[in-house]
Order: sequence, then C-alpha cells, then structure tokens
Amino acid sequence: MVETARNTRQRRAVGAILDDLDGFASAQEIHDILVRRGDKVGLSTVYRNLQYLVDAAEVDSLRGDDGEVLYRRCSAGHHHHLVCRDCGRTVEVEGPAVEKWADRVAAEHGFSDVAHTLEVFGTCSECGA
Amino acid sequence: MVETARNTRQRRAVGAILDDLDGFASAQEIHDILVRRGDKVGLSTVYRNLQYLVDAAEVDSLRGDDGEVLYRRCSAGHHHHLVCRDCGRTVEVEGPAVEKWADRVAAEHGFSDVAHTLEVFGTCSECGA
DNA sequence: TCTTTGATGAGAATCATTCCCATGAAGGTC
DNA sequence: GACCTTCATGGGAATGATTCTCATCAAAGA
Repeated sequence: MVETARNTRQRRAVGAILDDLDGFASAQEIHDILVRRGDKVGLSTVYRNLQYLVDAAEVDSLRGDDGEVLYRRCSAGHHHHLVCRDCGRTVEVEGPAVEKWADRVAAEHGFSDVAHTLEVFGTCSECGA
Repeated sequence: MVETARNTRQRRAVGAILDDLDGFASAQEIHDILVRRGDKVGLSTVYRNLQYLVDAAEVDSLRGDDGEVLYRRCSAGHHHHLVCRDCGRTVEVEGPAVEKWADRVAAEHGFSDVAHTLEVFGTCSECGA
C-alpha cells in the first residue's frame, strides 16, 4: 500500500487561504484568517501543512525583516520576489543575469555547489500614496 | 557636552572577538567565546554592542538558514557575501549589475524605497576536497 | 575627587516555532 | 456499513533567540 498525504479538512483549508492570498503571509496570519473565517484549525497544524507544501515545492517561503517566515503559493521554476514591505503584495521576477553573476563569482573563488538567496523589498505604488 | 559611546571593557572585548573571527558568528557564539576566554560579559551586552556596531555600519549581519542572526566585521560600502556553508569562510563580493537590476525591476513595477538581500552560499575549495 | 549619565547584567518577558501525545478521522478492506 | 490501521490533529508545554527591565556600576569630564 502506497503512503499518500491525507486529504483532510484542515489541509484543504490552509490551501484555500493560500489560493486567495496575493502576497506573502506568516503562519500566524494564515491561522488568524482561518479562525476569523470560522474554520477551526490548530496553529500546529497550520505550521505542519505549510511545511508539507514547502517540501512539495508548491509554496515558497522567505524570511521577513523581523525574522518571521512568510509563505506564498508560487509558480514553478526558479524566480525571485519583489515584495511590498507594507502590504506584502508580491511580484515574481526573473533575473537570468543575476544567476550568471552568482555562478561566475562563486567559480572565481573556487566555490562549488552554489546556491543563492535574493529578495527585493520596497513599497508598492498603492502603499506609497 | 557631546554624547559619545563609552569605551567600556565589554565593548572592547566584543570588538576584539570580531577582529579575530574570519567568518560570520552568532551573538550566542560570540558570547560563548568570551566566556570561555574568561571575559565576563553579559549576553544582553553582547547583543547590545553588536547592534551598535551594525547601526554604525562597522558590522554586517545576515540571517542563517535556521533564522539566527550572524555577525561579521566588514569593509565599508555596499557588498554581498559568498559564504562557505561548511566552514563559514566568507568572501566579500560586489555586483554592480545586480544593484542596477534590482532597482530597475522595482521601478518597473512601481515600487519605491527599494532594498534587497542577496547572499551566495557554496562549498569552498578547501571544504570541497 | 565628585558628578552625571550612559552601560551593564541577571533574570524575566516575548514571540515564533517545534514538540508531545492522547484523540480523531482518512481511506482502504471486507 | 463496520472495522482497522495509521497518519493527522490540536492544545498546551517546551525551546531558543532576542529584547526588556531596572537596580547597580563605571566612563569621562569638571
């Protein structure tokens, strides 16, 4: 018998929130939304399911300024984020030049097995008004 | 009378550790080194002084995978880091093209007040052997 | 030496996140 | 549908980094 992830009410609820969200949100925020909405889901369960989704590459996570981890459903493939630090609104962006730069710089210094993190933060046009 | 930062024993001790370190270290690690060395410095004081140094741009900080904040004395000016994920050895690198790319992308999407985080991780030549 | 005032430190407080474990419910099987 | 196995859940405790509090200390100037 093959092990499959169970399709629980709670897992569906977390997924539904992520579908509705435009930008990144913390586990606590997602939990708050669920509670306000009337879905009873434990905080531990929210964390667990977010982690499942991250492992399954269905959700991207990044760390905000204050160290909180933020989550967002994202498209496949390597990309970076332009995030509004006020409202969290996010634009996925690509930077082929950056990828090449990182690889080149690493190679120049003899580093192998290279990875990089790159996020751009700013204030979006709406929040800046 | 002008307000100046006082040159305390504890502040000098934290600075001395940073001078000796090659790579990034956490506040707790720095505190451990001080204690082992026999310098009696409170943990709060280590945090405070590191924060002073960061504010004074004498020290760079970044967040490791586990969310811990790491500190390292760095040269002035905007730069990024190529960090060995095994031994922590760090090379400061510059990427003017990346800066421009980030600003351009942000501007294209109407974002203002732009900042970015970029760190490159890899395995250095020594650790890769 | 004396005074002023920022600096220190020990522990409490905070906050996100993870752990624990008794209970619940998917999903397969008959 | 009843049953069983096993993973999922949840609520509260535990963890761990960081910050806060505040009584006490010690720079640095007068």
